[in-house]
Amino acid sequence: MAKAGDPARAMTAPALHSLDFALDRGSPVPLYYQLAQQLEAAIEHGILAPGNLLGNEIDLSMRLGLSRPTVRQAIQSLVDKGLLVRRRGVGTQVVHSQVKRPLELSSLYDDLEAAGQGPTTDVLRNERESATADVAAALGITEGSEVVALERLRCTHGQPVAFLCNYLPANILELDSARLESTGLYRMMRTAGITLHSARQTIGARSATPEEAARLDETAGAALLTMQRTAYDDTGRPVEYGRHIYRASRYAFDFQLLVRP
Amino acid sequence: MAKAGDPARAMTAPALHSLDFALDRGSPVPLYYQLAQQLEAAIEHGILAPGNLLGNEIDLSMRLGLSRPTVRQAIQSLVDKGLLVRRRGVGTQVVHSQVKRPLELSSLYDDLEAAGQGPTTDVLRNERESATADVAAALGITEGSEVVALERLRCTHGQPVAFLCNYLPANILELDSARLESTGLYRMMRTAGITLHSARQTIGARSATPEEAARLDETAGAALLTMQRTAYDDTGRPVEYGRHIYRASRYAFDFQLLVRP
DNA sequence: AAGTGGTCTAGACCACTGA
DNA sequence: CAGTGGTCTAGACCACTTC
Repeated sequence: MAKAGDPARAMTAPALHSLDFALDRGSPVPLYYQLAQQLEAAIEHGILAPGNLLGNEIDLSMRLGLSRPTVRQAIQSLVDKGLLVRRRGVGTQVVHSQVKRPLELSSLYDDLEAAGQGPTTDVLRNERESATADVAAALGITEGSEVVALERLRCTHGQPVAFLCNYLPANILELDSARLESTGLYRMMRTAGITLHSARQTIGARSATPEEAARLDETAGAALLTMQRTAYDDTGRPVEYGRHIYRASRYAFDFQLLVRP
Repeated sequence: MAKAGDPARAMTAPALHSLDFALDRGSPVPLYYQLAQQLEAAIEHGILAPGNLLGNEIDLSMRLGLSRPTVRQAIQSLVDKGLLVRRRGVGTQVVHSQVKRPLELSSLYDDLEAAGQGPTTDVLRNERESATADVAAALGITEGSEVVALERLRCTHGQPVAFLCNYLPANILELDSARLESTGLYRMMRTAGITLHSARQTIGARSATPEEAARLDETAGAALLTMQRTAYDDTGRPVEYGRHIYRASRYAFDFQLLVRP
């Protein structure tokens, strides 16, 4: 019954005692954040292996010359990221599996760029119009208000991947077509000081109409992924509504979920 | 330019001053949690309207007879849920848009039940087998290890919605087919003391093969939504791997994302 | 019984925002 | 400038887990 090495027995990380955390009290970076970053790096580099116990918070705080709440704040941020698990009466240990992305409001442009696919964009349309009923409802504005309507075709390796149709409240952002072609919409919004905070998404599928097929270089009836998304800024105001269609043969959504305790 | 009521000016919630928060120090429920629940209820009932400022933390803590860190902990939990926004130098205010589900590891069964669709399940297969290479890789076990293979057909209103194929490490859970038909897999796991913590998902689409079409009462070539998911428990160990296909005409994924600051 | 994280307190100083 | 949240401290007691 006993297995080699008795992997069920969690050991306090031996490396932790000799790990030198360099905390700079003169830095504007908060102490708990400095500690969290260095713990995260230690986990990522395998210095703290999955299953390792972190050692109790009191010792750790004394050793680091920090108060316990500060150490707890650092640990808590990594628990929120899914890297550590706390167990009362047991200790804090490194999670067993590799966590990749904690979950993001994914930008197609960034996704493709991260995958080394060198995305390109054609802006097919970029003009102001009156909001139709469905767009107005999604953006929480009155029907007929002015919005910016955007239609883009995103490609990689010269092949279409997605057709993106977006609506933004007018005056929220200056949308230069040339810039839109060289970067993503979300990146432009960030640069303009709009910080995205949350989004409501619906992901579905359907068969391509002949028009859609022609646009995406697919055959009519091919399976398409569809996404509708309303994005909100940090005050909860809708700032963007999008209807996207993706060639299912060339794209899929990939993400990590964390369950709140 | 000025609009009626000047909605850009955030007011401290007038109701807050007369709101009586009932804190029970004898309760085993933490004080910060009691406060968070009552704040959330006040927001949900519109007593705290979107845009309302919460009043500063010092006053609030004195008024409630709590320390400031405790009040902060309550507020922070609602910020994490996306209900409140903090702004340094300004205050804490209620988010403008309605947040629905903060984001969950969605269970199809629960989703359908919540939608009042009265889901039913046919267990088509429930037996142990040796893990194939792809299943073993997804579950982080060695190829050939024993796993439980599960195939289920989920219906609403007598119509198929999804075909669910799942694999679990053997001995993790007793999977009674009768019980599986009357509830969801995730609910059974929770009952067995397995707390799901995170999951890695891929959502895509493709056209139905003739076999799939027959199984789901679709026509061959119809668009299907596909999902692959590996779920991890709170120590980060993989506990379930699933390959699901959904009739796109009857189901779509719907969820809320929060961006971490 | 010993050790762990969970909660809570009563202060303090700082950085940022807005008028 | 006054007011806000952001950070930090040095303690305390409790509930839970394990042995």
